[in-house]
Amino acid sequence: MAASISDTLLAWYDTHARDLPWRARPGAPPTDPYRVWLSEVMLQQTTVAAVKPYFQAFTERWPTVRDLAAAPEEDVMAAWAGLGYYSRARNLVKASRAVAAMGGFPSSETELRDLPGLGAYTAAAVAAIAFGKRAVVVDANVERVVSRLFAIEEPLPSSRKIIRERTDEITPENRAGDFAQAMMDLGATICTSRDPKCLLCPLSASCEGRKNGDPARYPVKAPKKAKPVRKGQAYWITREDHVWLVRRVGTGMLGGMRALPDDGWSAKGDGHKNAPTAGPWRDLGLVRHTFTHFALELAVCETQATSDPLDEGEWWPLDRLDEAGLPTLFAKAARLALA
DNA sequence: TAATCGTGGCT
DNA sequence: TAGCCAAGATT
Repeated sequence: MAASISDTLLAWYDTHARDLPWRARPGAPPTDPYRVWLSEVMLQQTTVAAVKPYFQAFTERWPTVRDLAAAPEEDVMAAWAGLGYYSRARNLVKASRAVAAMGGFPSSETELRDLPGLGAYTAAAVAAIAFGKRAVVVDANVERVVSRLFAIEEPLPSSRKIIRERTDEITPENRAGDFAQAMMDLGATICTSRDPKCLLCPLSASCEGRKNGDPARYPVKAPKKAKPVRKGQAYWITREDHVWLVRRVGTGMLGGMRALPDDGWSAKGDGHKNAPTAGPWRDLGLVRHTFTHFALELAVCETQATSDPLDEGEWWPLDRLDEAGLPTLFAKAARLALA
């Protein structure tokens, strides 16, 4: 009988696993759940290259989940600045405090799933990788690999159910964590979105997509919606080598992050609010920034203030602006102002 | 179910 | 270069 898909893939993983900072060697004892959890949250919709320096900085500054739980939320938000999807940072703080209160991470998938910021993927990944549990781990890599392996014609996202069933069928009882990481490594290095390296693939012999002749057309995807372009204004208000920064409220766009005052632009429409101080204003130029679901043209203007603006905020020293934790949009605006 | 929520790298 | 894409979660 031919070796199973999982046996073949695990054998490949034993010699081809990527060496990543948050990962134990194949077959080695499971690594610290804190590091697994932290890396998995950082890696949500985010590339390995982007995560590495943040993972390094976080684990150096907060070596354990208790250290992170004791940190002021604003410190964590500022440390997350630039990585995107800031609800992850807010949930990271909440989850770390819940875990610290429990005395450590729960080991079951269902209990992990109850922590803020852990959805189906992350709960399964932590249970499998950190605790050695059998769990069905489905991320975008697995979706692509499985769609090709079984030549699934149903388009994403409606194909998720069948993809999950197929993944369940090929997930082994033992080494489910290594299997998950092997699938992700395969997707990241061999079974890539464009130009898959089928000649190097350990699973090519059993790949229905390859037998069909065009594996790259999987996974089939539903067409995407067009992105609207919104216009907004940001205000660079200085006074004696300081700039006026605000903190964005709530759970919406860039929620909880430090920012320049703006005119209330959003995904729904252009900005409309009045400037936070009287002018005179001088135009500094335009910042173009594309979010997931819309593009923004942010005009930046400056003035020198003689008193505090109306909005709540703080005077931030210009020579420590890199410590303010501005999201990339406003970091671009600041760069324009300081150019 | 579908919309919301960032950013940087790649082609 | 303009679009595509990445270890998704939440509502």
